[in-house]
Amino acid sequence: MTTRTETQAETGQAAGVDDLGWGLGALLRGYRRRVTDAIGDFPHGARGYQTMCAVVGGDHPSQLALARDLGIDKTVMTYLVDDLVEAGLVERRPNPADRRQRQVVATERGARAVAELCRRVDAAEDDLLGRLDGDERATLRRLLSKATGPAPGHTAEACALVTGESEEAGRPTE
Amino acid sequence: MTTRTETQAETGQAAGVDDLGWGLGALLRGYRRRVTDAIGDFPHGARGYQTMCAVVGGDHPSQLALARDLGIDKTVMTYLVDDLVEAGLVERRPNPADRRQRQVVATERGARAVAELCRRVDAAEDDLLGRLDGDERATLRRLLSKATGPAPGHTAEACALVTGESEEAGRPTE
DNA sequence: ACAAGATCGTATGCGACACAGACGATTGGT
DNA sequence: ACCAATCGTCTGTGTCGCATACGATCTTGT
Repeated sequence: MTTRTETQAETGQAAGVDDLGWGLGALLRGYRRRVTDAIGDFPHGARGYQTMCAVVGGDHPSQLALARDLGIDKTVMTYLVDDLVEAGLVERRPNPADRRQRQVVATERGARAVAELCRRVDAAEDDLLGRLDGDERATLRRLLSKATGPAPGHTAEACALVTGESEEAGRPTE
Repeated sequence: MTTRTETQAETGQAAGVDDLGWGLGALLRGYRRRVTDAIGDFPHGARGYQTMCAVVGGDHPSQLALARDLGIDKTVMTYLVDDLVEAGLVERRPNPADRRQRQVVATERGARAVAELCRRVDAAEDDLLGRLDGDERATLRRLLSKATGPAPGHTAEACALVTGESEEAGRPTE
């Protein structure tokens, strides 16, 4: 109920546009704005948070796999990871299986930061979907997941995984 | 059935991220790519098409209203409209009610172009939602519309409006 | 074993875009 | 008639996607 009117103000009322593209864009704009406000001065804003989520939640063998998963350019991923390393949130370690690849793993501090931000982002998502009831929110998430393809992994799951056993996130390989 | 595997290839399979933001981003990326491919060398790509849809479908009294509706910066809207004018697709006319505002109206040629592109974009959307059946697609559109707020106006409606009476789109005020 | 091609990470340049700030033109309130 | 606010435009800055290039490394063919 906090910022429910912002979506309407932001989108205006005359939306005689292509509804799928417009709806996706409008909802994503609202999402990014809320998440940006929620996480404060995290290294690269919403992108940095999403990257950290992917690092913690999924096992990506290389920076390139990470970039492709998030739809980020690989040249951007380079300095994005640079800044995350500088902030002490992740570490770059050469993949022993293929020394061309650099595996990105979260540090203890990074895992804790994600777990903390996860809660705020969940609240931001609830605010974003304020016009939908519980069933509708679940349906929307399910349809998005189905439309984009098989998406094994969840923020909620990654969150619980991190909060439950944070020391495992620090040493994934050995 | 044409490019159904692209979504999966683009998104990878390990999607252990924040599912709402990731799903919205992934779907919007697929949408933009397909629409960009579908419309060819339209002045500003998908943005130009969406702007034209808003010009034809909704009545926006000023460039600023147009920009806010689409989530575009007003300084970008300036040269975006410049290029649409140069391409002969729209006209800028001072709003008689408030001469600070410039009303953007579609030309005959612009209205026809939108009607033509509308069909291709519809096909692109169907391709994007290839994993969902008819009911699910309708539900997704409905939930998006409800979540973003009151969205009076549709591409389909604007399309029909344009194709049905294209000469009215050329002279909306008088 | 060696050469040729492919892949990954990084660096560089270019174009598009969001954002902030400023300015002239115009409007509305006092 | 003065003054604050709004709209459109211009300029500058920072971020990002995209293409290109290069070294390091892996893979494949011979």
